[in-house]
Amino acid sequence: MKIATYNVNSINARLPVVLRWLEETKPDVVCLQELKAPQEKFPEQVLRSAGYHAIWHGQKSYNGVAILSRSEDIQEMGRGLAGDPEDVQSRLIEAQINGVHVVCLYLPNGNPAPGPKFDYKLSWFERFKQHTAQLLTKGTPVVLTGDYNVMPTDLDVYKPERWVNDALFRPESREAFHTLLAQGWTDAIRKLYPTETIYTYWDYFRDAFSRNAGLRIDHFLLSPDLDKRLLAGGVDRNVRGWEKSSDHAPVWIEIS
DNA sequence: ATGTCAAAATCCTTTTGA
Repeated sequence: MKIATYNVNSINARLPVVLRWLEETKPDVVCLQELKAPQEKFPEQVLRSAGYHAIWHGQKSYNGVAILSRSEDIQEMGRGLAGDPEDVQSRLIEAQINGVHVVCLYLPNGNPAPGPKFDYKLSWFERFKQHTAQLLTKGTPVVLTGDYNVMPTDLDVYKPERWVNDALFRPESREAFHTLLAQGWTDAIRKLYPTETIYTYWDYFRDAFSRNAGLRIDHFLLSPDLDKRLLAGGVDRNVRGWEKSSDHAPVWIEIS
């Protein structure tokens, strides 16, 4: 089973790129973030023609998440993050697919920090951890994947010293990520490539991609039983070089 | 401060978010 995550930065602006990537790499399950489309503007029919069943949680202008599945055995397990009735942002959707519980998330960016947006990021993280702790108690295989907007360590940033005051790399953000891992999750890509420089995002600015000035912020976290089934993983970095690309590249894992 | 995208209102140019 091949599971991928891709922050598309607008599903409709990215549709040709997404369709080509699906055709070339044929993932079984895809988690998408930053749809930037209201619920009714999601291209359900086009993706269905490409072979994917979809569930999605849209929002006007910003955010928005979706899960695609080649198998029709996809059952939605919820949308939105509990713990704050005021929070109406579409940043989480989850499904059970062929026995695997798939959580698709788009964690808040949090800039500028400090400030209310950074506070929202940290409180979202805390609410998310409450949810993931619950999921671990159920004993089913779980994958938490998406855009975490956090670089976990220095190895995940092209120039760590330049990012220490950024919401994606501040100590509070890294601490939140590491306490999440400490619940019992495995960072699948880092486990497969313990010492390699792996990036999943390159800024549109200043030729970041050609300079390889990247960040690793899109992650797969696996529950212990799913960790044992991890076979392979990687980043489709060539997609970042395509015309009209997102600023993120797709990331994928394969489990038995 | 800069630079590049995308969406939407301010509506063919500017503002906001990333």
